[in-house]
Amino acid sequence: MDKGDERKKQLLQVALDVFIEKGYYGTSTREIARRAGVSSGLLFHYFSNKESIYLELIKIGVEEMKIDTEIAMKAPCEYLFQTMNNIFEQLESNPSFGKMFVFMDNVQYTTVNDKEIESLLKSTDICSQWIPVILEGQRRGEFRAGNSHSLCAAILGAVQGIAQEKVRIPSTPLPEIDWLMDILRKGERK
Amino acid sequence: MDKGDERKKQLLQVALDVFIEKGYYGTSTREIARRAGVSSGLLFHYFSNKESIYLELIKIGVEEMKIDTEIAMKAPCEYLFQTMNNIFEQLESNPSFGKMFVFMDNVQYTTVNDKEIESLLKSTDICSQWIPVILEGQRRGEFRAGNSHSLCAAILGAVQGIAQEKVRIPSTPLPEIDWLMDILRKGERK
DNA sequence: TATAAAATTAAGCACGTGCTTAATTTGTGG
DNA sequence: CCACAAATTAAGCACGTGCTTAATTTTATA
Repeated sequence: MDKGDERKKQLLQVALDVFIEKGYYGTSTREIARRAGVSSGLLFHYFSNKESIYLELIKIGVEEMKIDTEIAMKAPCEYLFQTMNNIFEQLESNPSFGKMFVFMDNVQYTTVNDKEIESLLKSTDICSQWIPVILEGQRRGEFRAGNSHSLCAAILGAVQGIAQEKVRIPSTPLPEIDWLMDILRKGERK
Repeated sequence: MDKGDERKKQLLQVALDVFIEKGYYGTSTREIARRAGVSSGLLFHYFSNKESIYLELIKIGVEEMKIDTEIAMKAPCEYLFQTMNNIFEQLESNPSFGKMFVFMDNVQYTTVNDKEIESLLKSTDICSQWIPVILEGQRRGEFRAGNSHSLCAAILGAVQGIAQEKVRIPSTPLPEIDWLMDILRKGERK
């Protein structure tokens, strides 16, 4: 990898940190540059403007959060289990994954006046990705009945809450996934 | 109530909206003033600076989120049930409660360089308020065992997730509380 | 080693910000 | 109706911001 790509990657990493810490508006391009140990001019050599930095991070995040609906619909409960398992494993082993995870949640609730960002946000809305899967799971009787929308919000909220704690205090132990899955299952406990 | 108090209350209401929408740094005092239909000079007549507006909102929020630990410790499971019930009722009937609820969550994850705000944030940390209650509940066997910290994060995260959806899309129906409580209970299902 | 390209910096412009200040309007009791 | 206080505004200062531009350093290659 050439020097330019490496620098760009580093700048994105630093930007992610600052965005999480201070939000979009609270983050100044000067601070990103300062923390990365470069001039702010260099930052604008690699990115055309502040929004485009944000946008690139969101794109990376969208890619990481995307679920395979086709597979998911075939075995909703199993897929959710696998996904949670995967998220928790990454939270434990890869700190920058946790940061991205929290970032993507914050992003959902921040207004940035940019058409492209706005439309990306819609495609990122994890909740609306999962709702059809939950619905299918309910139809099959794998999940307990009830409003799928708020059911979904509760599940994702729980995962988010856990991730946020993990990012704030990395030593926080993660809960048993079986426990989390029990929340959702219709079936009896052993 | 005299005219001044009413204006101040109105300004706080507007400020809450903008803070939720754009975060602390993204919010300009000019915008708060503009949305309230007054000059920015007036805003600074009622509040000494931007931080103090934020601070007053946090203080109101802290008061609303505070739990009565003494009572809670006497009947952890029952108290959690009552609290959730109360939160859900308010989410349904009082839109500004939902806003405040979401605001208080956002606040936790935003860095504002102010000693007073920082210490208030610690006292607001809903998670650390609930942990001893959860622990006591586990000791009594009312709640299922496991790490109380992440258990707590999951519960509060779920409630947050639901509240956020409710604020974003007010028509979202709320889930059954019994269902949420089932997540936590150690006991058997009927 | 000479030269073109890539990486990087320093300086600065236009603008929006938080906040102040002095002046003006509005409201109220005697 | 007047005087005084409270409510409100308009103008503006100092500063941090996003971003540009021209110049300089570093790197790679022939």
